[in-house]
Amino acid sequence: MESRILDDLNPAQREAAACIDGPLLIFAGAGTGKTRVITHRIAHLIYDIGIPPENILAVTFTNKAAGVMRERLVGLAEGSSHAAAAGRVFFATFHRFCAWLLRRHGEAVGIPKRFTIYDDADSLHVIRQILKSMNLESSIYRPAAIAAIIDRAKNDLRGPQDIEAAAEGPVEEKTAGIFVEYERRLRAAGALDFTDLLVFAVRLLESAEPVRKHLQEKFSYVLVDEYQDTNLAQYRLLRSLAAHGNLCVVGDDDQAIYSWRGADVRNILSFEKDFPAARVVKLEQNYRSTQGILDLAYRVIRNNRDRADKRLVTHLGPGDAPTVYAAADGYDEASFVSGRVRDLESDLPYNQMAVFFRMSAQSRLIEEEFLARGIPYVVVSGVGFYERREVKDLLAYLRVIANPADDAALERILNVPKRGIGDTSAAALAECARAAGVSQADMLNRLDQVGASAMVKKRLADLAHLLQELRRDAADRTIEETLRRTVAVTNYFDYLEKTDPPGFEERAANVQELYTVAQEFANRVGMAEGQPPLVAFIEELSLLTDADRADSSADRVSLMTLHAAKGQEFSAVFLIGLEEGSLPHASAFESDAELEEERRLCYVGITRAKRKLFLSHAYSRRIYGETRDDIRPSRFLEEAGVLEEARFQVVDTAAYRSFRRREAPERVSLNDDTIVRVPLDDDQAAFGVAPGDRIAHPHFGEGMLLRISGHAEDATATVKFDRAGRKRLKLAHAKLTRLS
DNA sequence: ATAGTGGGTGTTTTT
DNA sequence: CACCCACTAT
Ligand SMILES: Nc1ncnc2c1ncn2[C@@H]1O[C@H](COP(=O)(O)OP(=O)(O)OP(=O)(O)O)[C@@H](O)[C@H]1O
Repeated sequence: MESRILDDLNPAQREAAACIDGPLLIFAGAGTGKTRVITHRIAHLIYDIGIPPENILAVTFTNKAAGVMRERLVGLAEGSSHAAAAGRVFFATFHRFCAWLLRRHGEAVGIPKRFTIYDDADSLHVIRQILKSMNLESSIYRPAAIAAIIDRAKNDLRGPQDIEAAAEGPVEEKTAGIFVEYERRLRAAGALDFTDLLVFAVRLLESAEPVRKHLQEKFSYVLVDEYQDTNLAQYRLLRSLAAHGNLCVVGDDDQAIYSWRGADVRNILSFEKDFPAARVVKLEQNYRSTQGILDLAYRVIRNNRDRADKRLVTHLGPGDAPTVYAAADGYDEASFVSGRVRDLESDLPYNQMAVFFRMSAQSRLIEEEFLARGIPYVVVSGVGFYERREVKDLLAYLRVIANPADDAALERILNVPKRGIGDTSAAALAECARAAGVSQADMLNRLDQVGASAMVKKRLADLAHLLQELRRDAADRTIEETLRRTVAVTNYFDYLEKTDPPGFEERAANVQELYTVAQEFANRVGMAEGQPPLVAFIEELSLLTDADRADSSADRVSLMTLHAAKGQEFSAVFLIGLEEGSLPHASAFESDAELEEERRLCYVGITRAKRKLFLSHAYSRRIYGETRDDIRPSRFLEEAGVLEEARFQVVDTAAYRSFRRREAPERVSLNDDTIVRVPLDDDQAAFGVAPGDRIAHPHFGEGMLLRISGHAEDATATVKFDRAGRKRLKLAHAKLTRLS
C-alpha cells in the first residue's frame, strides 16, 4: 500500500484518502482540499489498492466539476500504465447518473427506454396548458410559482396528496390538482423533468431488488462531493446504492446554498448517525487563500447561529487586505471593476479573475463596461447557448424524431417554421389526442379523427410526412447529418431570417455551433454503450449547462452568479452588488434561515479568492427601471466591521459623498405597505389622487393608495386593494376615483 | 393566422 | 426594465 500518490497530501488529508472501507465524512471549511482528497482517494483506490475503476462512482455537483475531477485523476496517473483506467471511473452529477440508470432499468418503474428529459421551459409550457384547460388565470396561479411548488415537493419525495394536506392558500390547494395532471401528461409523453430523474431512480432502487443488488455490486465505492447540498431524493438514492457502506462524502455546512431546491444540510450534519461507524475527518489547513481573505470570510460567517464552528489557517501569509469600494451607482462600480482588472492584467491572466454577483441580471453593466474597454470575458451563468431559441427548436425536432410521444417538443415545432398551424389548430390537435389517449404525433397520422378544416389537415399531414422522413433517415445517418437535413427540409434559415433579421447572423452561427457540438459528441462517444446515439445526444444536451460548455483554457474574465462559483477558485475575485436587497436578497429579509443562506453565499464568494479580493456596493441602483437612491450597503459588510476598520482598504469617492448628503426619501422595502408621503411633482399631482387616499377602481374595488412613482404618462400608483392585494397601475390609464 | 400594441407584473439562485 | 399576456387590426 506504499503510495506516492498520497505524498502530495498533508497528514489529515492522507488519513482521509487512505481510509478506504466503511463510511467516511470529510467535513471541512473552504479551500482545505476536500475535492483534492476525493481525487487522490480515487487514484489511491485504483492505483494502489487495485480496485477496478469501473467499480467507482464519483458524484459531483456540476458536469464541469466532474470533468475537472476526471482530468485531475488522469493527471495523477500520468505516464503510468494506469492512465487509461482513469477514464473508466463513473463521474457524474446525480441527475446524469439517474438518467444513465433509468435508460437501462427504467422500465421496471414504467419509464420507457427512450424517455425524453423536459427542461424548465417544457415544464412551464405544460403547466400553462394545464392552467388553460382548468380555466385558471395565470396571473393568479403563476406558472413559475406552481412549478416551484411541484418541484420542491418532488425533491422532498412528496406527492400531490402531501401538498394538498399542507396547503395554506388557494394556490397551493389547486396546485395539488395541477400536480396530478402534470405528472399524467409527462408520463403520457414519455418524459421526465429534471427532478423526476431523481424521483424515479429512487423508486427504482427502492423497489427493484435485482437492480439495486446489481448496482451495489457494480459500484462498490461511492464518493460524493458537496454533500451539504444534497436533498432527500439524493440522500435516499445514496442510501440504497451504498448500502455496502463504502460511501465517502465531503462537504462544508457553511457552503450549503441550495436549500431552495430542497437541499438539507442535516444530511451532512447527521451523517454519523445515518451511517454508524462512520469515520470523520476534519481539515483546517487552507491552501487557497491568504489570511486577510480568510479573516474576512470568518468575520462574515461567524454571524450565522446555525453552524459548526471552524477556523481556517493558511501559510500563504497575510496577503493584501481585501478592498471595499463604495460606488455612487452601478456604472461607477463597473468602472471600478474594469479599472482594477486593467491594473491586474499585467500580473494575472484574465482567466484567473472573476466577477461574482447574486443575480444573473447584475452582470449587464459589467458586460457593457468590459465590452467598451475591450476586456475579454465570458458569462458562465444566465441565458446561454442551450436556451437559445434556435438551439431549442432544432433540439425539439430531434426529440420528436427520437420520441414521438414527446408532446412538448411537438407543440414547439408545430408551427416552427411558420406553416399556418395556429393556436386554434394546435389546440384541436391536442384535444383530439387527449380524447383518443394517444400522443399528438400519433394523432398526426390519424387526421381523419381531427376536427379541422381541410386546409389545416393538409398542413398537418405535410408535417407528419416531413417528420416521418426525418425519422426514417435518422436511423442510418449521423446526428450532425440529421440536424443538417432538418434545417434543410424545414427551410429553417429562411425562417430565422424572416422572423429576426437583426439577430439572424448570430442565430445562424449558433446553428453551426450546434453542428459542431453534434460532431464532437459523435467523436467522443462513438457507438459505445449500444444506446441509440440520437437519444444519447439529446440527453447530453438536456443535462449540459452553459457553465459546462465554457472553455476554461480561454483567457477571459469569468462572470458568474455566486451559486455558479461554488467549488471554483480564482486569483482575483470581485464580489459586486453587496447591498441590502441584493445580497442578502430582498426575498430573504423575512426569514432567519434564508438570511443565513444569503450569508453563506457571501462566504462562498469570498472564499473563492486566492489573493486579491474586491467587494463593492453602490448607493444608487436602477430597479424596475426606476432609480433608487436609498440603497444601503449589505449588512454582511457591516457585521464584518469592514466599513470602519482600517485593516480593510475602503475606497471612498467624492461622487459617493455627494450622494450621501442628498436627502434620501423615506426608505421603502419592496414588500411593505408603507404609505410614501413625499411631495408629489406637479405632473403626478395632476391625477387628483395622492398617497394616503382611499380610492376605488372599477375592477379591483377599494383600496389604499400607497405611493406614486414615475412621471407624466408613466406615473404609476401602487395600491393595496382590500380584496385584490397589491397592484401597480398606470395613473394615466387606470380610472381611480378618490373616496371620502 | 399573425403582427403589433400596450397593458400589468414581477424578480433570486439551477440540475 | 424585460417579459408575458390579452387584445386589436390586418
Ligand atoms: N496538500 C495540499 N498541498 C498543496 N495544495 C493543496 C493541498 N490541498 C489542497 N490544495 C490546493 O488548495 C486548493 C483548494 O482545494 P480544493 O478545491 O480541493 O478545496 P475544497 O475543500 O474542495 O474547497 P471548497 O470547499 O472551497 O470548494 C486547490 O488549489 C488545491 O490544489
